[in-house]
Amino acid sequence: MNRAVFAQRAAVLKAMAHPTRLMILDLLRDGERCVCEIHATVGSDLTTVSKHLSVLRSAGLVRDERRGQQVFYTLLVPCLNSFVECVDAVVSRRLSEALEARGAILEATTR
Amino acid sequence: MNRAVFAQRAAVLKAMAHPTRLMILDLLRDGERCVCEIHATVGSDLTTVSKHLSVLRSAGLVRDERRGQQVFYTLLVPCLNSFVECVDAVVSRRLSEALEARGAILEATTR
DNA sequence: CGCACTTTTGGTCAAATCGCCAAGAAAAGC
DNA sequence: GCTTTTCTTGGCGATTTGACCAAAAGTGCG
Repeated sequence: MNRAVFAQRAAVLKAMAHPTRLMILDLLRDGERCVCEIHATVGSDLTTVSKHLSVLRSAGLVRDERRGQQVFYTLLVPCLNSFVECVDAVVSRRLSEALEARGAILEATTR
Repeated sequence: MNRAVFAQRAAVLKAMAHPTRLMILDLLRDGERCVCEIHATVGSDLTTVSKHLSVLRSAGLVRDERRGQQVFYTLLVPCLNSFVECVDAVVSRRLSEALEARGAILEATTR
């Protein structure tokens, strides 16, 4: 197992590891969107959105295409759905554990 | 779609987005390992490995269990394989594109 | 060309991350 | 109790990231 392989995987994951960028990827699942639409949806500053898109593009997760004044972004990750499912499995388990722990604390304190 | 959901997913991805941590997760696919084994495999400083493990644990990706002097870590992500496949698809496409681009440059310069 | 519109880039600064060192904590053996 | 082994934590400097502002770049229109 080469060390460079892990570095490359990490680079892709790092590009995804931001709430706004995940939101953008999720939005693009329904088809291409221009920057203005993405900006309107996610709500962040336009220049911030542009930089996030640049990160996603450098990572090879999206593609950009200029048409007139607008630039349209397209998702390049067909397996995003199963990906998110897997992450959500971790999230939900972590949440349920936290609830259990809080329940245990509650139980202990009210005893 | 709630903004908090994306933040939670991002937290998990962020925990994975490091070469060494990906290497650890990969190692744990074959079953639990004590810190000393992980340390020996990945090669980083022991305290660094310990902190990486702490990150993975906080994210809910692994579980730790003390047995005697040693602490064993176990993978908690059954879907890691498909996950990595998806990431590798992005990586390999990005690589092939880079090679194509380099080829085009070579072609142009040797013409 | 001048102007409006859309998007990107450069710069700055606070916050987070990373890797190492020193020190602490937990278990086992003498 | 003391030492050794195994692992974690605190702290420090160096690097990176993220968000905003100002400015620039690319496009279409009169």
